[in-house]
Amino acid sequence: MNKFSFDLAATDGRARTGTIHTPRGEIRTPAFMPVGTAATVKAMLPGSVRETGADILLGNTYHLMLRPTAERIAALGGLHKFMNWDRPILTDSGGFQVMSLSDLRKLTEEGVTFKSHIDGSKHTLTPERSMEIQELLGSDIVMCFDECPALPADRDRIGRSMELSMRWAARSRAAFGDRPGYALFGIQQGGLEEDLRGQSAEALREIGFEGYAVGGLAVGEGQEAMFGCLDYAPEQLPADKPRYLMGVGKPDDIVGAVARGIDMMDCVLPSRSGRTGQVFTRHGVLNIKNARHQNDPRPLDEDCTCPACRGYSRAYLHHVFRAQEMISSMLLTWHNLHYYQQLMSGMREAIAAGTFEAWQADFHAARAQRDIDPL
RNA sequence: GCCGGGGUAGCUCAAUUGGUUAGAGCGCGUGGUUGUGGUCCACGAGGCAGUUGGUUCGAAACCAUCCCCCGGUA
Repeated sequence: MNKFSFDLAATDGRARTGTIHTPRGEIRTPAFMPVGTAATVKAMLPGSVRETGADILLGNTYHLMLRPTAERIAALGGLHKFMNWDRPILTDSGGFQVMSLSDLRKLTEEGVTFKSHIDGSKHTLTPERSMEIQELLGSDIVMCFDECPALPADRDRIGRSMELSMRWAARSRAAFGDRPGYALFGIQQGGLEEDLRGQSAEALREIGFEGYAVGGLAVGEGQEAMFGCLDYAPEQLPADKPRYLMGVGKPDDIVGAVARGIDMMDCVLPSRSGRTGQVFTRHGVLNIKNARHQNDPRPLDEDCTCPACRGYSRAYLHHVFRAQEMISSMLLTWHNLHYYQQLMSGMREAIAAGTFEAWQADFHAARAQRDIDPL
């Protein structure tokens, strides 16, 4: 099969499970996509990321554009070969950096000019240039160039921003064209305003994309407000195409999003937290920095089968974290990614079996049962 | 032994030259981190000022004393 397609296998309530087919392999949904911004999932070998169960990784247009540059990656055979990952890659367009690096850029109708955080040099990203870079990288799923505004923001600002993103979506589509086997995803904006989200969805459907993202969430609004938005936003998007919630989230955010009809998610949390000592387990968050772990011989999670839990005590993981040894980032990142992928496969099975509601009850019950306290 | 410099938070050091409740960075303790600027941010604990005595309304600061550290020198 040499094309990009999405097969919906089952639904349970609003939750869905299925498969995205790409020439580079299948993506089982709901999918969690680890973030590999700079052509690496930090502290992990690609084979290890695959072992946790990941079907697809993220890369980033802005960061790779600055270093080592898209042209260099293309000359070296593309991003897959460059980073030794032969499965699908989704690249963010740089739209998120319009927000996260907001004091280093200037925004106009044409696009965004960034002042490099590395050497101060100027780089302009337009919808057209973002498409060009993502094609040079060889990205399987290309994201439209958008503006992701921080929340809270007033309705006027959100509306103007959304309209700009929709004009950029049309330009992105025109620049990308139609490339069999590759996908371009549109990104819905509109903040927490239902009607603006609806207008945005309408604009995207008119343009037509291989998948649709809910953008502009998890940017400061809180879980309750985000869920409120997800109660309508996914259903404003086409049901027969993948729905991608960008940048989310914590485990309970992910479960809530899947319950509301989301098929794909990405988040830096499991990998970044792996480097900052925050550990995700069935029973909630455990902070390996805490002094109370220094004599604890137990693994992070008795039932986890990841290398960190099979071979090492909390006391050891505490020690190597405090000593800033590299193995700390490696083991904790591995554990977190493994936990996230277990979460996803659990949800996929439950949705397929029609038992997702009971699965969610178990999920929340395990978190309420906090047996992560010291011995 | 003599000459010089120095002893302030666990560590490295400040303090407009005698004036309210002695500060910072790191470390320590605890949160936070959602399309990754290998981070960053927030809050907290921690001091009988080497010793003893003196001068003064008032001393980390001035004087004396002893103890310790560093450099030089015999």
